[in-house]
Amino acid sequence: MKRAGLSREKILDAALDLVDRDGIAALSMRRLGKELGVEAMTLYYYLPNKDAVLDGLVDRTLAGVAVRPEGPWREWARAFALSLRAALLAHPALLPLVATRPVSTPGGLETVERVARALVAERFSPTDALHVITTLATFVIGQVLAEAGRTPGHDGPDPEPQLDPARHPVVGQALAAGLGTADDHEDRFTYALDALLSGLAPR
Amino acid sequence: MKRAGLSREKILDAALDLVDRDGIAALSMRRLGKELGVEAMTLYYYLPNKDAVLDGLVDRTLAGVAVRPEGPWREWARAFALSLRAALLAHPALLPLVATRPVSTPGGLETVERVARALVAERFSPTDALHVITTLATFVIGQVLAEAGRTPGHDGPDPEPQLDPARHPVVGQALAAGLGTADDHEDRFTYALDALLSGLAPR
DNA sequence: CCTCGCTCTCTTACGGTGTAAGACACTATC
DNA sequence: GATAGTGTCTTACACCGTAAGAGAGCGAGG
Repeated sequence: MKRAGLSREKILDAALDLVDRDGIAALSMRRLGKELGVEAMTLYYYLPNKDAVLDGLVDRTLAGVAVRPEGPWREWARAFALSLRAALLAHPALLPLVATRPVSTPGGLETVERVARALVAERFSPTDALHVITTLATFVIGQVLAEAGRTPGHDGPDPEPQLDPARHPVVGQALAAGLGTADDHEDRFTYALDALLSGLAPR
Repeated sequence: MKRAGLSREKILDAALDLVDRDGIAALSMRRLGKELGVEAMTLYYYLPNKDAVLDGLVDRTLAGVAVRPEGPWREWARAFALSLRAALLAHPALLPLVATRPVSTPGGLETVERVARALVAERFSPTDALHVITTLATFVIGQVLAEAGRTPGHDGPDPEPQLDPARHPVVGQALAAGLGTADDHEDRFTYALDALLSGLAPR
């Protein structure tokens, strides 16, 4: 019974590997333990429960988002949104988690706080700042969810399995035209992002 | 062994009740069966598997969204977004499902197709129309997710459990100021929605 | 009336899940 | 070498989704 030299960080590393490789559904405590050469219950010495693993993964993702509030706020907010998008696209299997769990972990809160501070410096009220962040973040998450769900390398089955072109001609036509390359996605993303940003302002 | 007089619809009714009452996590086939006075396996006569139950719930939600494409497109698109928001708020427990599952069920597709057709009539290309719909839908879902997660009547624990006001002053200040009434939420929603809509146009 | 066949429901079973409780082994310190 | 953590494993429980098949109930045809 040699010691495995585990740590919270190593466990999260392995969890992220596992999720990237086989998807979220494959992440179970037993499977994660096996990945680390350890029984499932051992993990509970480092983490209180499975939710803590998931929170840890989300937190890492959010903590890695760049926040550089210099210059006109719309410009760095745009960069922030792009950075968030990149962070999410790096581990698309985590998207359902990020989309669903409210931000309450240290890394996520830290990122939020930094953006909020900078927005308040731009004459947003704290409440409005939070709302702008929520709007931006959910916008980005939604876009990436849609993009990652319809991009090559997707887990599930074809995007629209039971699509009858007679009944849904426009949708069928759009899908038949293809959904575009990664560049197309980024292009559409920035287009909609700018649309949104240009309409937001301190009130 | 009396017959229970079940049907797909009745099962989905009960599932929706259950989810509204006890949250998504409480929805299991056994529990749903018990709710209907029936063993779990009986449900498999009407639905192929649990995913079909979830899809059915999402489909109902999406099918009930009003699409009335008359007048200037930004106006009816705005109404569509508001209708979607209302449909989502009616069953907030379904949000994680709606946010996560790609639209592939008949009711959802029907709604998408109707909006897409109307947008194409406004000189959007089919691809762009789909993108506008995606953008609108994910925007609404994201907003409602944020709103429902921070509104009284929420399942989980307090929104920001481990918030240290010294470390996160702005976030703390905003939360201390309160998140507002339902009207405040709708106000912020329409504000951001208009910001987004005013920036979108056929290209 | 019976009986056939279809529709519906239940029973049993399998392999998976998260995790509580506690026993045990290893290791660093005295 | 004995002791006291620290780390790991074993066992167990209650749950999950669902495959396979047995069996009940019921309407139709004889």
